[in-house]
Amino acid sequence: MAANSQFAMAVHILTMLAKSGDENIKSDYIAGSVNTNPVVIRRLLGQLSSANLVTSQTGSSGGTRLARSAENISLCEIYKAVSCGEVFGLHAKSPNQDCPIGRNIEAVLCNLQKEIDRSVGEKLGQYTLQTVIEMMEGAHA
Amino acid sequence: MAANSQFAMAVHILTMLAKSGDENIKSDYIAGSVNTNPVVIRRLLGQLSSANLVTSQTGSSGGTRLARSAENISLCEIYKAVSCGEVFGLHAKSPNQDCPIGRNIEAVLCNLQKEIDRSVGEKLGQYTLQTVIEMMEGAHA
DNA sequence: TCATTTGTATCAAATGGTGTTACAAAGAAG
DNA sequence: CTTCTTTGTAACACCATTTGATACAAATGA
Repeated sequence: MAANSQFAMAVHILTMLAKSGDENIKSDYIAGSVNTNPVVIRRLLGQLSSANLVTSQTGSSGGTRLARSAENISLCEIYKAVSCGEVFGLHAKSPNQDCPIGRNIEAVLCNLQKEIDRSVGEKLGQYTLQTVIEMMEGAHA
Repeated sequence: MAANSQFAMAVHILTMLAKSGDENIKSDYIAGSVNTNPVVIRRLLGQLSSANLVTSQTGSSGGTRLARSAENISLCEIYKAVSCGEVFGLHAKSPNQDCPIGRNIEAVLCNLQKEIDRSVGEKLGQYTLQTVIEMMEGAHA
């Protein structure tokens, strides 16, 4: 599994937007901080926009800003907006249905997967974007 | 992230071994139930053996069996044995250190990552291989 | 009208999981 | 001691996914 860094980049992006208030921030500028290509940023912003976390405008004074205050954006929402989803994957190929274990293990693992994912969502839901900003500043900027 | 199915396969394998008691089970046989190549199974068994969850023997009556009873193998141990590890990845390329956010976001995300991973481990630790077997049989075999 | 910026399509490179063949080493059985 | 069986690994190809990059149409403001 290629270590997918979309959640990390999304939090980074949203933190920048939160600290910029009502200003429109350009993907080029964000890309400079995240240290990647502006298109990578715009792709992520597209997902965050679909999740109603940001709003964007085209044009000369365009850019992106938060759609809500940082206190009202939970890390769980960010996670769901960009992921990816599951903590662990199920069988790639369906197991042998002639084997009693092969026939029944999938359902058990599927339920377990749902429970773990739900638990991760709950844990992430305990934090907001504002929490992240406070943690950053607490650690001394 | 390519849905990595190693944990699912590992649980499948260990469930088979648990149901086989003190018998040596061959990778060929397991592969038939998981519906994959024996080498894929042996690779996973290698990881499970390093984690002291199974023991293997070469030779004509060789194979693999559990190193402990199913009650004493937690899903957390299995997860750690085969993974993969993190629920979400950190930045692929280090962010721009000249930016106050780029300079500080990594540490915050790293701590958050550790906490989420710990929480997943805790949740998985509530289950044992025996629990999985009971869930399978409870759902009617 | 023109410059700027987003939104997307498209492509290349790198990475990682999976499946496969091949074979050395260990061990049992005769 | 020889032979057969099985594990443990190396090596390779294939495929999917992530990341980075170029290109360009559409929207927007000056």
